[in-house]
Amino acid sequence: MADRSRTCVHPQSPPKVVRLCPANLLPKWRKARAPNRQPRKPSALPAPRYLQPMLDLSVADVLSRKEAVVGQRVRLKGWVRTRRDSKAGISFVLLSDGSCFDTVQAVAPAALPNYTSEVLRLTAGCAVEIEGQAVASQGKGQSVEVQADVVRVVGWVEDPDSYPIQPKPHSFEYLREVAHLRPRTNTFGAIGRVRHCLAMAVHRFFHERGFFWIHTPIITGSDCEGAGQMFRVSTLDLANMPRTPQGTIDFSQDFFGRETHLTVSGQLNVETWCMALSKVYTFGPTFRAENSNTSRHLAEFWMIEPEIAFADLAQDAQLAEDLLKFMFRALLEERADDMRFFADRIDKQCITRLEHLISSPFERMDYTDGIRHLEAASSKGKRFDFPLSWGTDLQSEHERYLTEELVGRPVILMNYPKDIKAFYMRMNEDGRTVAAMDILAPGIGEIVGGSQREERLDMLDRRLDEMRLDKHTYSWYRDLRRYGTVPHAGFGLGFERAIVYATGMNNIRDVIPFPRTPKSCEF
RNA sequence: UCCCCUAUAGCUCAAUGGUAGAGCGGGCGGCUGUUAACCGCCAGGUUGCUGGUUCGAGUCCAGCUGGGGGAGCCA
Repeated sequence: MADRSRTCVHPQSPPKVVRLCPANLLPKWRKARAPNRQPRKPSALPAPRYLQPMLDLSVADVLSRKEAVVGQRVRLKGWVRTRRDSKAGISFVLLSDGSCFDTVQAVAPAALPNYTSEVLRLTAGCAVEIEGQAVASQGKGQSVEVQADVVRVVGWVEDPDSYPIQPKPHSFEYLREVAHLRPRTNTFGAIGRVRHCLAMAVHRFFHERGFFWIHTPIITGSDCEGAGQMFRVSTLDLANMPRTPQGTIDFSQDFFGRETHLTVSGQLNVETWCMALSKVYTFGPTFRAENSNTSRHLAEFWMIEPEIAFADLAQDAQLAEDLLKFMFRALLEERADDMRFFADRIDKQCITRLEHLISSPFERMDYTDGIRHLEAASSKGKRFDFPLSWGTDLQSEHERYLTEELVGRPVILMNYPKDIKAFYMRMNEDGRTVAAMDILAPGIGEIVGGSQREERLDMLDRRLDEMRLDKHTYSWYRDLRRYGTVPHAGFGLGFERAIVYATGMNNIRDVIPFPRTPKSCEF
């Protein structure tokens, strides 16, 4: 015994280093001590020094290592989800610390000194530390529970009646209005862990394949990165703007001495590093000031943009397919608990959809063939609101037909007409299409957009002229074609759209911690 | 930005132009190794904002603001 009392267990140590103690010890000293205890303020409850080492564990630790934990004294810290009382003299407290989807049930006996004064007043959201013995549960619904001998209230909920997160289903629209508290719900806890899992999978995928993560700038000096409105970055006094003699705003007096914006894409910058490190990617926030009010758009979102040298469109498409499969495989393996929840409560198909995606090759289809399929469907009676013709961009209804009805899973659409795509995309032999690809996903639409880049300076210049873009603005981009140019390709993957696809959540504002959308930036 | 819908208790929703209701959550009590527990009682409201029609507006009309669905832009 004395030996054990000196066994100091570091909070982060794995439980296997701790020796087991006979389970029948616990009730004895608990009964012996409880009657003599005077009720105290909870936060002042001392940590009892028992004969057994204390394990500081997360809920995930307890639930994932049941056998190793049963019989141990443990200390858990977290927030109360629910409390149920039994007049048999015990209360059941469900504790969550966010380390996994499930909660641990703590059984608090009436003999606790602060039972009536505090335990019976616990409500959803209270922060507590619970110490006790992990035991095999007598009840249904959990295999391990904690027989608490200390319940210490760390933080009360000041007005349980109006606490915004009640133990009941809430609408996502409502939870968006309390975005600072919604991580405490089942759904958003799961979203947070899924986000992390997928982000780590992205980095692992590229790292294992010899890619380098390039930190492309957030602030950009070129306002021509791509289509779309940009957010201005300025330290000028809005109420008193400096003017040039011509009357325009004098950006030479601004912080950077020129007009600057938040980036809408890291692509042009990462291409420069691709031309030296061969395989690179960016993964960071991007900003679009478009007035887009849909369930698929955010003003601030995260994008993954790989760029590969000595590569063509086919290799680019294969990379995108491999990345998506890697991410979703990791998700199913590492966050089975959260995905089970999404399948139960959000989207019954989400797990089988991912399993199907992982196990079958993506459909590849030329834009021209896509148009043919759509025309064939139309002639068979399929109704489209918008007309079809080669050379126009596909409407949402067209994309939806291809990916949802015709193919039933993601489809890679390739080789688009040049006039509907960006200047940097490589001209094909036919002179009328470019080596572009979009991956369309059911329920999402475009999840990936990419292309082989135009590496031939004369062709690039011709495109710049056609689109009436200023060559000076792109001088450094053109330099890449002057000095050791090589064929290269890349794509952009919308991180939140990937999460929407994986979880079946139907609004992109609910898969990012703090959504920024037009007229909405409260938190 | 355009079209359609919508705003009532802490939350989810009821209420023919005529006294503001329920369920859940909260408080109190009962019962129970409970599992979205169950039973009883109690508290809880400037019906989003501004104006209008009417004897009378939660309800009808106009404007504004927020939210949702769809479209465009895109990832």
